[in-house]
Amino acid sequence: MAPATRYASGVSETAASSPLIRRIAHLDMDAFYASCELLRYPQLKGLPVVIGGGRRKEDDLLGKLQAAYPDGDWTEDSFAEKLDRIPVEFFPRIEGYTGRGVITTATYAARQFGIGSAMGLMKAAKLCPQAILLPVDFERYRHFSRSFKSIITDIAPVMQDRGVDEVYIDFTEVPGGQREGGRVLARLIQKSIFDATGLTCSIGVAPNKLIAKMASEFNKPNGISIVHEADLQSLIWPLACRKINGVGPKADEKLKGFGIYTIGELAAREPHWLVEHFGKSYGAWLHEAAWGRDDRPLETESEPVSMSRETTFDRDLHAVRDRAELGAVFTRLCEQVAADLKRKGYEGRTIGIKIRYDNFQAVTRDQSIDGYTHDAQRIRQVAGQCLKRVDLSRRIRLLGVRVGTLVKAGTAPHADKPYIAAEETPYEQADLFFTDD
DNA sequence: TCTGGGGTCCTGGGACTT
DNA sequence: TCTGAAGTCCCAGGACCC
Repeated sequence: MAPATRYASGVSETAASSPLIRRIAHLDMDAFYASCELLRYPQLKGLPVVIGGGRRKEDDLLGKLQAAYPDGDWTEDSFAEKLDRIPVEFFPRIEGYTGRGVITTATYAARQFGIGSAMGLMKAAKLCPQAILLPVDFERYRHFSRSFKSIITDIAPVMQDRGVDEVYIDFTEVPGGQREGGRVLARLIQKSIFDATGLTCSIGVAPNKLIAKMASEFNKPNGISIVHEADLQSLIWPLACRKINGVGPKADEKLKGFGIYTIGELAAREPHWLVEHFGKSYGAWLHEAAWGRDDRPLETESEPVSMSRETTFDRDLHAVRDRAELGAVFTRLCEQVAADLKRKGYEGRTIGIKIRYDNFQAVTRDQSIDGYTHDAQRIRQVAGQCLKRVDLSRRIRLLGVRVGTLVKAGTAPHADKPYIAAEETPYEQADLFFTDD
């Protein structure tokens, strides 16, 4: 008999004698942003809380506390340690919110009022005016994200990052990864994350990423779901097509138009019929997805393709009448993208802009240049040329700047040619906001 | 009541090259 | 020199994701 081996994970296992079965886990943190907030404001547990929106300086908690308790000890230094003692009534309510923000996430208590992600804050204010509104704190969420991912890779090193709050993990060759279909290892990871951070997560384990992703939603929150190949018809086929990662609202509507509501109904369609109606690539993929087939490997390393910054204005702006404001924002966006590129060590050669008009129609323009850059001025120059190719007589809701075709800084040959501006278009834009005067 | 920000990937058309 | 086919690159837009 092979000797038992004890691993760093704490799971002991005898040397495997049967062939390994591919086991892929999808781990999804439960209400991640909201949970991170509740860790520092435990007094808000059970209350409707929404996270989102932008600036609300008038609701600055520290300022309010200092005003209410002028003799208290609410100094900036001691503030961070006393967050859990801030009385609930001091937290800003969503009532009367005016602005364009949307909700990033909401606690389960808030969801009971019909509030959900991506909903406009003004609508949420009507549904549940007493809800507490917290601004997003990405730095904090990134901190917890790094923590839980490092716990996972200590146990199971083959992990694919899939955003701030979810990952894929290859259980196949990890000790415990085969036991009970992966449940033993999933339980260990769940417990390790909770012990270290106080956060819960849900895990689905399946033969591939596609099914694992669906499985992680079966038992939320704090659940584990195990799906085997043989479970396809009983567990996957009854689900709505929209549950497939890659079927969005548009494809779902189209499928419904053909009377296809469930994954099982999708699986029943002939591949050639799907190709005929959804295109060669997407149609073929729909067929494979419905049959639970997905052999994509985990991608443990990835390079960014583009970096961008964009902003939505409090009110729609006009290129001529709001020239100064737009010009300043445009410059700032270019500087921010340049700073992002430098900080992360990249340069790009495709520079572009994005505009959303007041009717929500979006247009993009981009231009590739000789050589690579992360210089704010150069980005602004080229992005300015792109702006000349769009209609600037209409009011603008959003402005964005993007740099793509990235390479690691210092690895690309730089063109020594001086920058030459493209020819002016006939459109008379001399007085518009992006001109370099 | 409209609908954020930061991404990836795919498709299709047009220009260009061979 | 002209024409057409095929391949590639660039660009714009759209769908989708977290």
